[in-house]
Amino acid sequence: MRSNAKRASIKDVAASAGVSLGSVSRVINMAPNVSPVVRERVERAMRELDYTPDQAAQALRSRSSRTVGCMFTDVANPLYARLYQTFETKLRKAGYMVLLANSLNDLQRELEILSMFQSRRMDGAIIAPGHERDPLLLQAVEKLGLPVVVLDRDMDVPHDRVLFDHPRGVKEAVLHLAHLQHRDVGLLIADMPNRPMRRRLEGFKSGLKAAGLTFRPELVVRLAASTGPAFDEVTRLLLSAQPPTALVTLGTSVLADALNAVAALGLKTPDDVSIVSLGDPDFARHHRPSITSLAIDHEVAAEAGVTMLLERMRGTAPAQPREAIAPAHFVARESTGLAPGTHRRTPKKQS
Amino acid sequence: MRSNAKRASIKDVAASAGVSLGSVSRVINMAPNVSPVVRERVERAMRELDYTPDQAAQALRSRSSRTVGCMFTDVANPLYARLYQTFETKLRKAGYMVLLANSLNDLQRELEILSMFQSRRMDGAIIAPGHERDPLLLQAVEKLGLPVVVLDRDMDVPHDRVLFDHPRGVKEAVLHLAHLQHRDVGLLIADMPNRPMRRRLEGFKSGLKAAGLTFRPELVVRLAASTGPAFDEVTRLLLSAQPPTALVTLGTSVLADALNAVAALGLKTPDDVSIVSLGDPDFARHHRPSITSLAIDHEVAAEAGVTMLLERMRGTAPAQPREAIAPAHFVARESTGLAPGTHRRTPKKQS
DNA sequence: TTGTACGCGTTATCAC
DNA sequence: GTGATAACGCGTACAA
Repeated sequence: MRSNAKRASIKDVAASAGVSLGSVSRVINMAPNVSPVVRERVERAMRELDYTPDQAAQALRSRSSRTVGCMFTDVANPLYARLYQTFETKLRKAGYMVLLANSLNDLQRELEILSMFQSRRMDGAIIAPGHERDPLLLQAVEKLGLPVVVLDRDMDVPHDRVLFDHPRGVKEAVLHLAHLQHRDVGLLIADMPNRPMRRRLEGFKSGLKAAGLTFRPELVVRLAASTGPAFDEVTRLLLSAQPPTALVTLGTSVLADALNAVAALGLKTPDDVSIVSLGDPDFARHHRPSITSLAIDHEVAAEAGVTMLLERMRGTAPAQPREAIAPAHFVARESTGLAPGTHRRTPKKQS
Repeated sequence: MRSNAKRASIKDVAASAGVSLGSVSRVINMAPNVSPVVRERVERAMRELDYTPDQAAQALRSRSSRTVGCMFTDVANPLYARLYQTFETKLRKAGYMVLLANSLNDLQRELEILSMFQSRRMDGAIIAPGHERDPLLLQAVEKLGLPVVVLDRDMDVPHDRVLFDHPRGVKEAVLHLAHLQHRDVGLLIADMPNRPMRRRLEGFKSGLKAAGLTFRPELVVRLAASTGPAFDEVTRLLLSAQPPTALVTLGTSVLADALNAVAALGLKTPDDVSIVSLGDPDFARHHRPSITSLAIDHEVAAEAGVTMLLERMRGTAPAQPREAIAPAHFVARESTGLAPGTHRRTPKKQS
């Protein structure tokens, strides 16, 4: 139902309160130099007319929309949904609203979104583009002309960034497995040229190295999509000549596929195959067995991102781009155990 | 990095192209009456100056922000994340951006958000407030003064709505269980006075009735939160004097708790306890056993919602509020089976 | 302390 | 077809 009467403007309020436009404006913007009596009358008039300042006019005049743009590839990703929620809550407290755009990993769409951010006079943006290496995207981000925080992307642009500590996290996971005597560890990631995947692989390799294990490329599976089917791939991996005794895998649906594939082969977790999840989906805690996982600290990530963005928007940040690292917390649960065979052996104590 | 040079305005474009403001505006808005030569010159000037129309000015002048506001209680709810994604994609095609606000089920916040939608000249809104029964909220929604689509809420406001077919869905689930000879069915929902919970209970009762079973109030557990811990409640239920042989439960984390509780008691699904999930989380398909679920058709829901909103925004909708029903698809999987004991009995064929 | 007037970047209504 | 010009609603110097 549309309101029948036209919206009240600042002019109406002024008339109704018997003061000038300027005074009303001063009340709205909480200017110090306004007498209590005028303020009172204006506030009453605003209430009576149910007045709300027109944001478009304010934005035009003050060149600020009090809005932050958020570009993710996909909010359906639980981690990003959580992050968004925290972003929005914190930014709201600071008086901003948030525009959320899902790029669905489509380059054209990402460019459009960035252009929208610009024409809509966003005061700032938080972005995690899919095409972090594309020249067009990089150029668009570079000349965005507004405060930006980049989320877990390796982009050579002069903006603040929040990086998730995949390398250290995955390394820790691999060391955990090595400690449990696993020597052949598989990795299931997505075949996408983005930071999360690159850094996970990096951490994987460095973990192996630190444990004195050799990297076997054939144990790395690169899935077409991070939510894509993985059942066949995992099955193939487990049926290969020298199969892994442990898997480090993307969370949620890939994890589910992996568990399923393991079970379908009549194998048990962790007795036959240990499993570590990258990301800590809801069911990891409750699954039987519960799933050992690596969880990005989204509270820290969101806090750091918003803080940097607010400082930058207020102009209280140093010119130099800054960088924050959000830790990945490794949570050992029941899905990881001693490598098969090793529990029969007596642990070597010396030499 | 902030852009050093000021943004080009329509004035600059006009000057650079050697035409008047009006002509540029006509090109931008694709008015029919503009000569090819002028159009060409304007377009070149726009490209050269990297001109983008100022959305704030457009909004002020045309009284339309080309933006739709979305208010959910929580995007971290996978169903709503999915819905949002579809909303955004479809609305983008129609030239709108979307503002997403999580109310976190906080009344004050919901009121603020609605007020924001108003002052920001949203062209429309899609809302699923937590406080659907609160007079203040209802009043705020009623006098919102813009096209609104209400999502799965029973609110007496003159707006279009999309309702999820919980009653029929849950009824079907109960009938499915009754067909499997279950006579004592438990229900785990949240203790919130909102449509989803009310309608689920309604469907539950009507399912029992249709199956000729008696409703046992003590088998209905109302959890404090829809993501809240349910382990103890489920345990208590299963240890009661006349325990249910089947559970209909909220999805995701409550479902996980339920599975966990069942397993912790040494019971098996579906042999000892059958389970139906309300909502179809990622892991339902892959869990062992896979989980019988009830899934709202989010494609249908989103499509209906956006279509109604667009029509309403374009003014091509009838004055009368409309209503669309999004079906709930029941998917029988492995977590539901014959009630314990019944498989030994020979099914009665006559009389 | 308060009022006035101008301009922010557009769109729309006129004449031409 | 094209070019002036008046709004749109508000912030802000500046004058009072």
